[in-house]
Amino acid sequence: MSIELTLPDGSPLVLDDGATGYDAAAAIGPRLADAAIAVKVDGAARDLHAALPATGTFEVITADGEEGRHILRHSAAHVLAQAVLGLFDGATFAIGPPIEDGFYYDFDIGRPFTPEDLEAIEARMAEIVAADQPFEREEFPKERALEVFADHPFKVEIIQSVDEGEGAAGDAVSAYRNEQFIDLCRGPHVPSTGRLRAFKLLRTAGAYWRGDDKRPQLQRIYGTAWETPKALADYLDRLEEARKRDHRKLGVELDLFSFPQELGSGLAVWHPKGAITRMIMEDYSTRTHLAHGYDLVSSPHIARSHLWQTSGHLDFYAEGMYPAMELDGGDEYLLKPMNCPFHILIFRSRARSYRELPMRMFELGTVYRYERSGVVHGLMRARGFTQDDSHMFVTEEQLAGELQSLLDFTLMVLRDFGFEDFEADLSTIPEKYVGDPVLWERATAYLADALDNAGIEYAVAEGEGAFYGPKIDVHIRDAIGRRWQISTLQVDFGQPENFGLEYATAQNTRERPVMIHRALFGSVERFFGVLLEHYAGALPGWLAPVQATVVPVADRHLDYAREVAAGLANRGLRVEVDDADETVGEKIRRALLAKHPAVLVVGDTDVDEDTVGLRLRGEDEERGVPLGEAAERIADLCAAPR
RNA sequence: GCCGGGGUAGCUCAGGGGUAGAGCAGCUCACUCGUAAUGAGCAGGUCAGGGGUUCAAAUCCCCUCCCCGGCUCCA
Repeated sequence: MSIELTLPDGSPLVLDDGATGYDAAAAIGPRLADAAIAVKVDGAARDLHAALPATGTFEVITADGEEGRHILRHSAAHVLAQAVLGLFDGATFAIGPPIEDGFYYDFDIGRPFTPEDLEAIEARMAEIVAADQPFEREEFPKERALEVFADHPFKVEIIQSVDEGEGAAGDAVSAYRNEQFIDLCRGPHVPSTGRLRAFKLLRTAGAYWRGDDKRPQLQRIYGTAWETPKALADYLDRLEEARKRDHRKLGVELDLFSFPQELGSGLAVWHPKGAITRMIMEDYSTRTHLAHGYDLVSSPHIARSHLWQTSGHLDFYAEGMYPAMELDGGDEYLLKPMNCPFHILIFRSRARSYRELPMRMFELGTVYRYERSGVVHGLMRARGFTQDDSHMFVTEEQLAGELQSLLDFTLMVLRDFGFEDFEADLSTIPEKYVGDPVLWERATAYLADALDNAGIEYAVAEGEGAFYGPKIDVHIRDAIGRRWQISTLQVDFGQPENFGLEYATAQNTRERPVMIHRALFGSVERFFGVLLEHYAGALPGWLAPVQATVVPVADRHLDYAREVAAGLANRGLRVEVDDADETVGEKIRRALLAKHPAVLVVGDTDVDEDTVGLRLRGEDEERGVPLGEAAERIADLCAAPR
């Protein structure tokens, strides 16, 4: 008997019976065997030193790919648990999966971990890695597993719930052992702890068992692990880069906005430099919507509870709303968490005809949501924010075409702000839903078509739709590879029902329109924050609060500097003259730190010859540039996309 | 909301029972300068807020607010 495997390139590989994945890798090449940490047969990952089946497609997993890192991190999580159980008497452990860029493990040691604990744990982990302990797979029946893990109630709970793929075949569960330490695990793992060449513990946090806030809170340790020390260092650099780009930090440094404690959590004030950019974004948004067939509407910030009752918000969203204010002898008013009910009332303000559809209403509507105190995060998650909110009312026949044009419009706008890399989630019908399932299915197919036509990669999130309709969430990737959920496109079969909306058809019958919600920036504040982080504060010229700084070399050049600035301002550019009592070097430094796209230096020769010294963002300085040419080039640099 | 860590000058941070500190920023003066920090001087504080312990609290204790990292949440 022999083993016959098929390699990824289709070629066969024949091995003696009993050969392991490692043998197979070695047969392909010694370098590959060294790099291998696990193998894949017929798509299923297996331990490197497990015996191979008789046939199958064969692939080697190395540590420098996503799957390899996944295994590496999972193994690192085991070593973390081994260290913690060894160091803390009575410690019990729960789950420890790999996650994006790292891993975590949840423990209960009867108290929180301290930073000193973390150092000790990391040191113990290093010892375990240095000892190069093998990971040994064991399989036993559930009953035996319950005995082995009798002291660890969370493990017992996991064993009792194992049946879908967590363990090995049938009634058996698998576990991995290194020395005294044993952990329940599906595997695979790296062959031995010595393969964990680069790891680091990052932080601790409280985490509920099984993510349920009614259940015990465990202490979680987060760590990261990489295939080489270099890859680890690169990752730590990326974290540092993200810290430098933090919009909350840039907001202070560039004097854009602040969150005064007196206002309360999650509420920002916009300083002049931030407000001007925000105004440009909002102005762009309004212009662009108007140019694409939307009608501008406007609505108040509060409404009677009756409205929120009809819309269903008081039933489904009450905990996200600020408490009611009692006015006018008993009438309750609530701050709006969403704009849709108002737009619906505009639709319903008179009889509508099919001739008016699709109706597209657009509003920069400021909403207030009572976010739980622990989730507020700068501009990204605030309690008051402005949505670029649209609601479309369409016939069923118009739905497909409307969804396509909405998605295309969305992508056009995101591209105007410099984003090119999109991914989407398509959320489908959940268990509890309203409306006609046939219509659901049709709408979901339209959304998928729209994504296909736009060439956007998407993942289907089965059952993740809201109860009132399927939706698309559009994500962007920023300059350092982070994914942000930005736009949503949401079909709504519920609200037209709640409000009894209808329109007159060509046959003079009455039909119910379908409603579509769409926020494009999502929230102006949040999108601003994402832009700031994406551009690390150096906003594109058209969005920059100050587009050019004019620096006079000496006081006698101040008049000329002001002339130059006035000329630029006449072209619609935002210009400052730095007349501070400082050296040229310092004034340039200040302009560069403030991320101004253009710096103009003017001295004696410039006054004589109507020129400037020009330094555009990312370029070297240039002397003696004629004033007109400089203005032209700055205007180009700062031109709005439309 | 929950777990943990924090809040000292505009910013970054030191000080941890005995009169509040530094650097940067700010202001004043001098310098008049050609591409990333000119020099000197001055001013700046209810140590987040409130209560308590103490002869004495920025420092120790309690409550509240706000921030940070997670969890949960984000119909």
